[in-house]
Amino acid sequence: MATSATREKILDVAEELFAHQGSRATSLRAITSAAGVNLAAVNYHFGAKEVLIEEVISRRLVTLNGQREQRLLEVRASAVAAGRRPETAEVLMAFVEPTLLFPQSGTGAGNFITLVGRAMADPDETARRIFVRLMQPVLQLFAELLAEAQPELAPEVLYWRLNFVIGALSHTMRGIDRCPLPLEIAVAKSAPELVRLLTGFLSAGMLAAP
Amino acid sequence: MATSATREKILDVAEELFAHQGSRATSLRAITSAAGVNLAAVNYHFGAKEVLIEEVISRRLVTLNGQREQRLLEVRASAVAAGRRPETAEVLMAFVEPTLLFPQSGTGAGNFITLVGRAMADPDETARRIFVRLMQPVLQLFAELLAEAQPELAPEVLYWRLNFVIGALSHTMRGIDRCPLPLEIAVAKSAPELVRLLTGFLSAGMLAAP
DNA sequence: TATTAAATCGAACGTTTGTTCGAATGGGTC
DNA sequence: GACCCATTCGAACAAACGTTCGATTTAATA
Repeated sequence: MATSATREKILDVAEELFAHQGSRATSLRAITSAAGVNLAAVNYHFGAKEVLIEEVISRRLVTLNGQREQRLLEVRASAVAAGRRPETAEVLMAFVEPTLLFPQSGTGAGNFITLVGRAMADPDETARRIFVRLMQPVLQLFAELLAEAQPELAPEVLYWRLNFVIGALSHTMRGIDRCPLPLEIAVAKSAPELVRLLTGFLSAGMLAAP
Repeated sequence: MATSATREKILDVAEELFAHQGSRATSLRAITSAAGVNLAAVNYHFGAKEVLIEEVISRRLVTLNGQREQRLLEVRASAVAAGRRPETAEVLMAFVEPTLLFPQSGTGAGNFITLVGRAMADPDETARRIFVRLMQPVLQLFAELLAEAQPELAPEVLYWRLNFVIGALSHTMRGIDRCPLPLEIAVAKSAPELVRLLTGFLSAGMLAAP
């Protein structure tokens, strides 16, 4: 019962529409008509629109955060095994790479990354509350590892640099399917190339003299 | 006629509510009741909600972009006068400093910075279309000066690094009144200190080996 | 085939939304 | 004091929203 064809179709269509118009601007009628199901199906399968939003986010975010956590713990483990500190570059890579490569993990996964990139800046409490709650643990681990990589960095400097990292990453996530800035020099890049560009940029920023 | 007390009050209240809930989630009734004016006053003074949104954004953004453009042109002029290339750090400073110090320019200016930081990530076409149109010229100049500072950088690398800069800056703008990430190490910083932290981070990122 | 529970459907509910309109109000000018 | 134009006001409009409900269909079980 947890998985029905109608239920899955609603989730897929909602994910796509939420990604491109936001959850608030997307009506249940737009979702159900695009999915070819009855309007009442949403409330039958989910109970309320807010629950649907939560399920769209958590459905894939749990997987993504699992990948990020595993990569981060691997970085920590190999550093401990070698009796050294984790390197800033590999910590960043462990968080960024699963994120930007996630769109290749399946149909609709690209929409999800756009959606998450926007949830971080969403003024709507509904979406952001759900999102923050799911992100908190892995974000905490990410912050800890960055601190272990640069123990000499003052906590407040680390905090703000972490914000700059999250800002650059989320902006990249939002524009992963279309160029985020409308400039003449706009050029699309492959996902692996983007990973290299972004982690290089962020590593240099994190390692800058404070 | 261009400035009436009612008109200004509507703009101020709308700016505050838009900043904290988004323009789409803010109803005209919420604005007019908070402003203590009649509901019909909005359509009398602005014609439509979309025009009000546009006016809220453009009212201060024209000023802010003027400051940014002046600073950028000064950087270029002094570089030309000295027969050298502009430095990446001073180009970044010319764009970032007016932005993050703008909240001190008057009552409500802080709300505006939050608002603009969100407009950049807004899925709603209305707000983003207005915003992009107003930002395009100064963004173009910003990109040109960064290219002049690092002529050896490949255009596509420059483009994406510019996106990372905009992402980090807009995320900082969104969280300027409250800590953006809910972490234990969260610490507030004064605006000038934030400017120094951000430009230091971004300079290192821009100057990283490609 | 008869029974039963899950699933789908059409239709309506009450709110809230942006917008419109004619009447009422307000000073400033002849 | 009479007139006038800008402004304000109360009231209503149609449309769109999330949600609810009873009837109907579907599919599996006995």
